[in-house]
Amino acid sequence: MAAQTPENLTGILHKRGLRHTAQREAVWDEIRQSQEHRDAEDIYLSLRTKGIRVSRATVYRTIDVLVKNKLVRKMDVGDGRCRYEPRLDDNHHDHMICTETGDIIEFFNEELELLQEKIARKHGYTVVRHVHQLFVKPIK
Amino acid sequence: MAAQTPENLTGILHKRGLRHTAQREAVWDEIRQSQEHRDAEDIYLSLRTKGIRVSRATVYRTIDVLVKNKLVRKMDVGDGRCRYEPRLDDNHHDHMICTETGDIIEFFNEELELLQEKIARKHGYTVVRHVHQLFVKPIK
DNA sequence: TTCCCCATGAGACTCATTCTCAACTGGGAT
DNA sequence: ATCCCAGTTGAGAATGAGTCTCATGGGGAA
Repeated sequence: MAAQTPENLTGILHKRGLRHTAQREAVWDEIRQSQEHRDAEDIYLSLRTKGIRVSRATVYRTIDVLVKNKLVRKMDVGDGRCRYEPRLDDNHHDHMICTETGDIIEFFNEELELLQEKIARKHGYTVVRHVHQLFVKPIK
Repeated sequence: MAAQTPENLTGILHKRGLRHTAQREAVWDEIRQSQEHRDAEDIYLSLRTKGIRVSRATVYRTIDVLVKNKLVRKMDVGDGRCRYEPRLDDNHHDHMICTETGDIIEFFNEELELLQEKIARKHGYTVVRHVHQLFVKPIK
């Protein structure tokens, strides 16, 4: 799949019968420009700091739209705040969270993916989605 | 490791300089007797229904103690409520959650465990703990 | 340009979990 | 057995991420 461009946002919104608004564009731009794994409050404050008038509710609502349309990936780290990252090239990966620094490292392993499906099938299921997080610490 | 017996609770509490109270015993009994993956409110209500006087706060506080001492495993399913299960024989496993029925199936795969450590090491880390949940649906 | 809805903002609300603090009580010391 | 006090508890307030309400605003098709 090609990289998501601004046109994609407009196109996707249109396809879904949703309106293209300045706020939606701003939220998507904000998430897209930073490759970090950020929480909603962080995104909201960053927009406000830049002088963009947008409400917290709209940030949450827009993120929902983006997640539902696969422009953004939502991840629950288990600390009470979900993080979001752009799905620029839609390449699936999981995360490794450093317990000492909080750093989030992405990883992908084909063998792991196949193994999960194999395990699910053994129980009569097929994997719809999965959450896989490794909480790690540096060696030495 | 041997199965956790009531004596273990008393012993662990003592070792940690914590008091053995009727409430802690009751919460641990409640979790231990049901092999389900239950949330705090469920455990609280079950105790109250049985006529045991215990507060919600104490249920949460006791679960914390049990989790910290590895008598109970805490799992965040991502729906806003954490689930708890007894670690009777301390055999590690992950979970498969059926997206249609909400059923939670336990699974363990040695290969998967090794693969995770291998991946972490490739990045200069070692796995401290991990969260691995497969959201699945029945085949056909 | 008009007009119909969808979208937005501000703040109230939800709900799981944590915190506060006065009253209570294990359990070691005496 | 009794004392004594630091650890515990209960009740309810507080927290905080995320959701909902509803009056107002503004895309965009015709």
